[in-house]
Amino acid sequence: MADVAHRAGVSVSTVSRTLRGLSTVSDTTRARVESAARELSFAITRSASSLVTGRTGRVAVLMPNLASWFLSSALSGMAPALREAGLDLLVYSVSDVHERADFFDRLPARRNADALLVVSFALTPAERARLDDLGMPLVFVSQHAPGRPSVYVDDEDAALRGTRHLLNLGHRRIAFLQTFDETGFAWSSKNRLAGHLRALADAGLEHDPSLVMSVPGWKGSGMATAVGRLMSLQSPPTALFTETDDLAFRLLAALRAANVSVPGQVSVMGFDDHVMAGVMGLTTLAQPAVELGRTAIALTRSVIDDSDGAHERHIVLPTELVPRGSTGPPPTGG
Amino acid sequence: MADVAHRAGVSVSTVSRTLRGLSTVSDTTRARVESAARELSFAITRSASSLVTGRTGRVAVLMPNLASWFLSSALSGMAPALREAGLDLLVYSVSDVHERADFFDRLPARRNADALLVVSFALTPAERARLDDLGMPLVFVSQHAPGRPSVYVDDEDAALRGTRHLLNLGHRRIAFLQTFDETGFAWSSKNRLAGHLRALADAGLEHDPSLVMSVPGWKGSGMATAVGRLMSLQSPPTALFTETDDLAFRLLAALRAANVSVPGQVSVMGFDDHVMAGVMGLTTLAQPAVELGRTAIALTRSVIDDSDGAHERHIVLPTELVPRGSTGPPPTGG
DNA sequence: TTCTAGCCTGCAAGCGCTGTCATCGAAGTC
DNA sequence: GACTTCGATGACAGCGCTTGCAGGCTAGAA
Repeated sequence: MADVAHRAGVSVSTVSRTLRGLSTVSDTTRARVESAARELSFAITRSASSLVTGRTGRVAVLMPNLASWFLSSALSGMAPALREAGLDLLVYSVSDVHERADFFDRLPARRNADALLVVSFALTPAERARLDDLGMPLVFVSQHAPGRPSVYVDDEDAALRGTRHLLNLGHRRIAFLQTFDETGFAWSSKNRLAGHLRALADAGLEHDPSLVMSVPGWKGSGMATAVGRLMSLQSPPTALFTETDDLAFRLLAALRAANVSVPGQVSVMGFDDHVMAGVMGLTTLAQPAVELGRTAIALTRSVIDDSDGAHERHIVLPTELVPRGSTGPPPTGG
Repeated sequence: MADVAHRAGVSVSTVSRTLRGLSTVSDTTRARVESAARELSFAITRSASSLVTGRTGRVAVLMPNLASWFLSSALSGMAPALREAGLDLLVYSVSDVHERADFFDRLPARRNADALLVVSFALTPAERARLDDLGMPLVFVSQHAPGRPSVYVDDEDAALRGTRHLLNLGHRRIAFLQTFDETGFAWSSKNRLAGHLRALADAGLEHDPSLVMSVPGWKGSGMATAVGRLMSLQSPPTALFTETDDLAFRLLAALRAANVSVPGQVSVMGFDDHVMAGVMGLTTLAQPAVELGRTAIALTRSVIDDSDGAHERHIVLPTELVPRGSTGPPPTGG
């Protein structure tokens, strides 16, 4: 910056004021400074300004992984919104217990970002307390945190509508498949299952625990086993509702392998509206992941700027049932 | 830090030395400082240390988007490696021309990270020159940059082996589908197509341009059109090689819709080994995306530490042909 | 002309760390 | 016992910016 000042024949203060767009700089000086800065390809050292202002110009995001459809879509929504705000994006992906302990122990985000977005992260009470220690604004994304700024969808209501759709098609035996939560990171399945069960209860159907099934991760034949178990029940389901589209894709593959026709013999409904859902013709509940990311950033900005009430604002985004080919009426006589 | 020093009854210098793990601190002092730091939940202000050391403890990643399988997998590989190195991850997703111009104009990464990883980003010469201006180490990921540290797979060789596999199965009419490059961001398709063509040439087959087809993006019926065009050729292909698995998934859907059996009537081969490829039973060329990310970080670390020769090291990771159910011999008499 | 009110601009004091140098005491040497 | 050596610690000067304050300059008012 001193170089720029020298080249423009002004003081560093003036360069600083110019570059930050303060209005107390005359047009001629501004022009000189700007061209000097351009000629020298000057870029400000944020560390130095942060030190003075206490602001980092960075937003940190904490998520349980980076490779899932939902999370990468949410990030995609955040990126342009952040750029527009002139903020940089710092990503903390914390997957295993070890990393997790490390993160909450060292709190690396502290004083290293202006806000922390906690995305789809089921926090323990201790972890939550630790984050409160951070001394930086927290925004919860894809999860509801009482009294805290949050952006999310109403999973329970969405699942309720999904199951209702199946009920309306005439299904009475509806199974619910969820992922087996190995890591303790899952969070939404509870709400989705709750919505499903509520729809059944509303319809006067009794809850049959043998129709709720947990399926282990990607590897292995967990899905085939689950399908086998369901299809060999005394009274097998005519519809299968999965907690996520990912699960539904695997389910569709397993059903195809088992020569069970969809939606002829069973209907399948997912949750997410993953890009592949269209390709696979999967009926699903669309949750606006990109929009969620974008909105989260908007909320974060107002939290940082300390706008009125932003600190406890809750934004609930809508979900949509997207009917495709994987659902239909149950087989007659079924 | 002053607080910690006061509480531990030592000077800030000693706190600094302790927290950085320098060995010139006695065990008793170290213990006192560490517990004081813990009690106060102290976390260092990186801005301040950066200002002194000139190191930010951050690595920036430039990528064309965040939501593709490959890029999010690569990020997944980077995250743990970075954490281990105590580095933070700064993500710049630059998708449209406007963002792109902005990024290269303002060079926000400059002095804001210790290195920049350029991932799958087809740079214009001007952009490349601009990055050279950065004054920070560059590492190219999933692309080869002459004379620069790069980590990538040999797309051409992989595609060559893919096509060779189809040839070995007996196919002679093999089509190649690539995405239509709307944005100018694509880069690998050229190499993959080159490998495909080379395999054909090696087998003494003449190149038939009508078998190379560009398919527009996700929206619309581009894929159905492409399939229609190929299948109505005088002599239609018996095998279809797609530039990416994503494309292959859409292709499989289109073929199913068109009642073309796979691999009975046509074989389909993808490229990537996307998570869904297993589910879909797609034969594909696996590229180790996660490993690519991890390796890129390892290389970045040695570039930052200025290890011998790191600045021009090239690491080529292997690809694997993964045979699954979507490929088989051509229909007899075909 | 002299005075006052603005407008710009420069000066200088930090922001919270790191790293050099000086200091101090204890242990080792002869 | 006097001297050296060395390990452990503290003092202090910045790193590159921002920002309150002071000062110089111009212009309109008296």
